Amino acid sequence: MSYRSLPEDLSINQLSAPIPSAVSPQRWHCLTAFFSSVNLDSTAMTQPESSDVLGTGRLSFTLDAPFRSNMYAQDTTSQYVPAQSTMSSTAADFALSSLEYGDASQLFNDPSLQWPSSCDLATAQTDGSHYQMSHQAYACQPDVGMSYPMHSQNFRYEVAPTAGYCLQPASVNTQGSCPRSFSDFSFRGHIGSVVDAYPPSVYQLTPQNADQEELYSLLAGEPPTHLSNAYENAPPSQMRSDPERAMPRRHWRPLTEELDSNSGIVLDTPAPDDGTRSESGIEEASIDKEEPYAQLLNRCLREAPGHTMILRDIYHWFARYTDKSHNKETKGWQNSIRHNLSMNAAFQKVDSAAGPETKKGTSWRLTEDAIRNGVKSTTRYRSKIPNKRGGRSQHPAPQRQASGAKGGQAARKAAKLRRAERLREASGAQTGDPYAMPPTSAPPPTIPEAHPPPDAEMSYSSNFGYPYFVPGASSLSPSDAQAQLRARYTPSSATEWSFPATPEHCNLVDLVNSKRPFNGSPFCYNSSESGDEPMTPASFQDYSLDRGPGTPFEAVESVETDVLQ
DNA sequence: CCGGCTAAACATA
DNA sequence: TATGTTTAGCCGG
Ligand SMILES: [Mg+2]
Repeated sequence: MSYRSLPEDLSINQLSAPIPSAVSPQRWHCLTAFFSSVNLDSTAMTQPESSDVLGTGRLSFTLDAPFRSNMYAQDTTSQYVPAQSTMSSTAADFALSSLEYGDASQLFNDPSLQWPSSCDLATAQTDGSHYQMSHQAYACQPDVGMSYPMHSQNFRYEVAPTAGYCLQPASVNTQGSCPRSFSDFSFRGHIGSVVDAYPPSVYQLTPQNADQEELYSLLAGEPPTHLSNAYENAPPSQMRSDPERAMPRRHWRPLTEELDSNSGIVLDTPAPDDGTRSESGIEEASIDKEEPYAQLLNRCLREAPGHTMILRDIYHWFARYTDKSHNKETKGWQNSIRHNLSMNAAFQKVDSAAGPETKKGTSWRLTEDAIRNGVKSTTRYRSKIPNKRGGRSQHPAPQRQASGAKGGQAARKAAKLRRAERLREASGAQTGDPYAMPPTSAPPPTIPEAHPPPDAEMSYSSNFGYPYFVPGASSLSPSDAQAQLRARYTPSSATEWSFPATPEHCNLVDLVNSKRPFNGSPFCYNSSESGDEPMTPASFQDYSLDRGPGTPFEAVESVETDVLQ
């Protein structure tokens, strides 16, 4: 937690940190740095293409929410080998000045633009000691229904036992559609200390699942908040991305509970988060009830281009932004997702032939009514046949009883969390509506299935390129966006600038939803449009009715480790 | 009764 | 096998 903070008026041309002796040798290490502004002179070496926003000129990134950079390296026998770097921020926080080419103001005010990316140094350019790599950003405008990649290739990484970690500007970048040289580079920011870490692969999805998975892994973000040294045998359950990082405003759970509880050593955290900054008011916002499947699906599809997603992407979204998939061993949560998609009228299947989407398989889309009025409870579509519910059949199949008991337990747990959250909100202030849609916490730039494969990206993406820029596509005026940002995140005083400790503070905005304000609760109870009333096929009575109900199956109450004590 | 969750049976491609 | 559809069960309010 020892962070050296730089005065706001001090500019340096690199961020570096020594390798402390405290870190474990022969292990993976991570350095986290934040920077709040970047200034450089860019000189285009060729004529920029129309898609190249950045040509020749002074480039100034001024971030209200600092850019986070994580660099992973491994201490091998005698030398450090940098392996990966991740960056994250919200490009809506960028402010540019003096660019020669393109309409940068619109570009960087794209509210959907996010910059959580990682890159592998194995493929980075290197001269033996310096590694230069490319970070990608993804912007996705739901109204356009398209995602486009952008690249930043301006950083060089060096790590050596003597020199420590160093992040510095690259003097030249020959990749991309417009080679450029850079000069007069300066950072302003903070740098952490080198700490032990899991290998970066831990924070990615399993590599054997290529394409789509790979894209999602690019969104894997920050270093762990708590780590143990026993990472070599990290269970597969640790291979998923962490909801706390992914959906920071909604979940507040330890990252690796199992490891933390089992194996002793908890390392210093890259983020100076000791819960002492409670007065920031941000922490309350970072806790959220865990919503039912239907609401999460609503949220998921709502932010997707065309409010449409394929099942696999929905799975990914849930795995990344919810904790419904906490039992990773089973596929029960996927079953539940399919169940809700199928049974809830708010979600409709759209065949690939009809839509312009053309991608693989069928997609799921939010109903227009659902877009406007929210979704109804899935259980509302249950069979209304009396006696179907209510009474237990006399000889419930043991399987049924078991699943029922388990379902009941899970429901109880979820309800408990929701209730707790409701109380927390009530004590705070405002919103009597427990189902009120949060003003949006910038989730996930949901990667549309239309997203091109990595190979294809290179063909049309460029450094700060913007292949499919549609002027005025955003109904939110950039000035408004900036105004909101500045108003919300007024930088504190120069020297005592408290920088974000957790990634959620980098993802501060969600202008996507403010564009399309959602009024009312996610569930629409007022209802009885009656159009989407359930049409469950009548089923036959299979159990005899003349006897009393059987005894309920006692819940086994096996593993009930409640973390949230 | 209702909202919520899970498992499973079936059906389909 | 992956995806959909439907039913049945338990839990809490
Ligand atoms: Mg449906």
